[in-house]
Amino acid sequence: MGVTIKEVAKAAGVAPSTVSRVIADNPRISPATKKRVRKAMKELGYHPNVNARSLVRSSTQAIGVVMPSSADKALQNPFFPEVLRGISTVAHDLEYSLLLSTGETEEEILEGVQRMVHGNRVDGVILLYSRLKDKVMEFLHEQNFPFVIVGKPNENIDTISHVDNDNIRASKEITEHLIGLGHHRIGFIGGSKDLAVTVDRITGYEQALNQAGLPVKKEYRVHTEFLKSGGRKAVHELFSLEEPPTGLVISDDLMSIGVINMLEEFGLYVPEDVSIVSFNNVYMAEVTRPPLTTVDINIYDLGAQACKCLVEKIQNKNEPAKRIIVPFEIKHRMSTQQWKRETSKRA
Amino acid sequence: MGVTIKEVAKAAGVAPSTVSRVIADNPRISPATKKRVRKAMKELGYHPNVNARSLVRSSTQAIGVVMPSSADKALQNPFFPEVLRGISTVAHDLEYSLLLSTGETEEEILEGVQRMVHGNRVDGVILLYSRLKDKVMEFLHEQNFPFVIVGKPNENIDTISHVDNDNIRASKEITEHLIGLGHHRIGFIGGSKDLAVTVDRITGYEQALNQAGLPVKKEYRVHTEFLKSGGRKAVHELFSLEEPPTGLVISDDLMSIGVINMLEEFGLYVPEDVSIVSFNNVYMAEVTRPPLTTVDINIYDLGAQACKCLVEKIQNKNEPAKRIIVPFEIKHRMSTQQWKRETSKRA
DNA sequence: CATAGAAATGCAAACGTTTGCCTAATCTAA
DNA sequence: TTAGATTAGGCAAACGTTTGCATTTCTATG
Repeated sequence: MGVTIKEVAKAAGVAPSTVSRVIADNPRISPATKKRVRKAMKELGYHPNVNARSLVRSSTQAIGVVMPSSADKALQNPFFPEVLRGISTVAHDLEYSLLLSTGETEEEILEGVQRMVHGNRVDGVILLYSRLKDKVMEFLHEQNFPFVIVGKPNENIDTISHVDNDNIRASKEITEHLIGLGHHRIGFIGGSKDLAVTVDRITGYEQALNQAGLPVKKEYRVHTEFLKSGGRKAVHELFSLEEPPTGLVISDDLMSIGVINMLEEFGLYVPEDVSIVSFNNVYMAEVTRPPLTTVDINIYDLGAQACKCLVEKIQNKNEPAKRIIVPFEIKHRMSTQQWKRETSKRA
Repeated sequence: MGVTIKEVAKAAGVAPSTVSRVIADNPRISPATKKRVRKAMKELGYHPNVNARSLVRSSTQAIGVVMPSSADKALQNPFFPEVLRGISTVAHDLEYSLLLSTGETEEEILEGVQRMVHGNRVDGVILLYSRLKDKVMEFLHEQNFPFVIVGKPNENIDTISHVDNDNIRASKEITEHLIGLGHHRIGFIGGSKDLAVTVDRITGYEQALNQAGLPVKKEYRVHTEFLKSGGRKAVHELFSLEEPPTGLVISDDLMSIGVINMLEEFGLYVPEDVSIVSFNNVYMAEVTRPPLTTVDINIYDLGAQACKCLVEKIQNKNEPAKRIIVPFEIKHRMSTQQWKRETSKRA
């Protein structure tokens, strides 16, 4: 159906190979010929067939992006569009296409990735999550297929390229912020402990506590999937303690929003009754009531760096595994305040 | 690098063509041979090369998904992951891959789509937005390339397949809900008038007003991009009117959240002072304070139907253009209440 | 003027499939 | 028994590129 290289060749009075070299801007072709061929291409409306090219080069110009299970509400976290934006921008610059892969179950996701990899559909893969004992990661690793993780691999950390924040330090600093405001009873609410990001943030949180000589209480730590009911229950328990926390480190802005609402149900207000800080600086964080003090992890850069790193790996098989740390920045807004033992302003 | 069909053929003692036919489960091959070939495939770890296949079949098994400009914060609307989930599910079932395309600018997006189409990367395209005079749509249409729009095309409505809600009716019904609660001064807040969805929802809103004999006031209608400052200004103006609205129809749940917060800044509470209803039933709508009364437009189905429809079109070039209307459902929650002329409970 | 290089271009194989057509073997029915 | 039909499978061309190597055409040098 489309115009082929042969037709262009005929029209320009050259051999197909010459046309091919013109496309590649090969210096062995004289400027005059190039001009002539380019003209013919334009006139005929020629566009190279990527499949043919992929076949002989055995490289598509595409990279696969693997999202977590689409059944997971987490997918609706603005984190994903934002990281995708980062990936997409550099992919576009480097003339790579993006193949998306999701599935309802882990099995489906694996299938999708295998189709991508075995079918030669992509040259490399970006993993947008990192779970403990993840089949997809194992598959990619043992196939020795180029891939990079956004986040932190739970194993083989030195041989798997990944781009991440220094979550330990970020968590430590944001916790210290709370401590600096006079809070002594600080809780932590986070997602699944299977996620590397969760454990790092716990680590930082505990480091800050320890360093300030504050006790690390197990009952101050809550892991919830942020399913509505589960979250409510957890928050309820937390604030039914004899000495409930006055500050909360929360692993995700969206969770914060949920927590704020639950607290309000219990008659507790942010920041008057409890100060909260969280992570990601999702765009909503600025718009909530109150606006959230949160650590901006530079989601866009996470994506951009991952893509750049992957392409380097693709183009040079010997590129060593890298660990790229993108800087974070604490955004101070209205969800925290100095701790003074007094009753709620609104209550 | 990979195992090829020839190696499998040799191993099974048949011709490559036979292997190919086994893959296609062609009835001309005897069960015995099939078994033998399949065994060889498994043993050698054979996976067909999609590029080679695409080349001869001149059909990839891939569909392109075009998102709106990634610069647009709208991309962070949970609408997109959800519609993607719908698409992805049926794509997976039908063994299609998803090629994603975004860009910062409209120009970039168009480029991406052209690369997809001209390079034979995809068999069809799903457009996740529909803007007036959209270049991408025009391109696809004049190329006569299979595509479907999620939403409603502004032109050529009878020749472009699309899947949409009956937004007029939905908007009418939700407005009637407000009217039924005794509200007489009802405003409308929506996005760009270039979007088909916005004009439909306005239409329904005005129909309800007219039918109830209520005046349609121009100053009750606000179009805002929901950029923080712009939105604030608009809301401020709306409620500085001599007779400010007591009810609001808002075109998107996320906007509602913004509006609620702005109102609160002005000392107005939802639903005590003003009732609001909106659209989409994004998962956050249930978690906000108050939970939103909103029309559930079945985003998942929108995506699923679009994908199904596209594949039908791909597999049968003569398939006529379709218009698929997915049903909506009003979710009654806490953001509205009976209108009684009294002051805010909280104020 | 002959000729060695260099520069520019062409030839043809290769990439891994699919598929129209052909052939050999087997079967069916008269 | 045999002609014709049916079945099972093979052959080779085709899809649209890229690329190593061969060939032609210059240019400049001795």
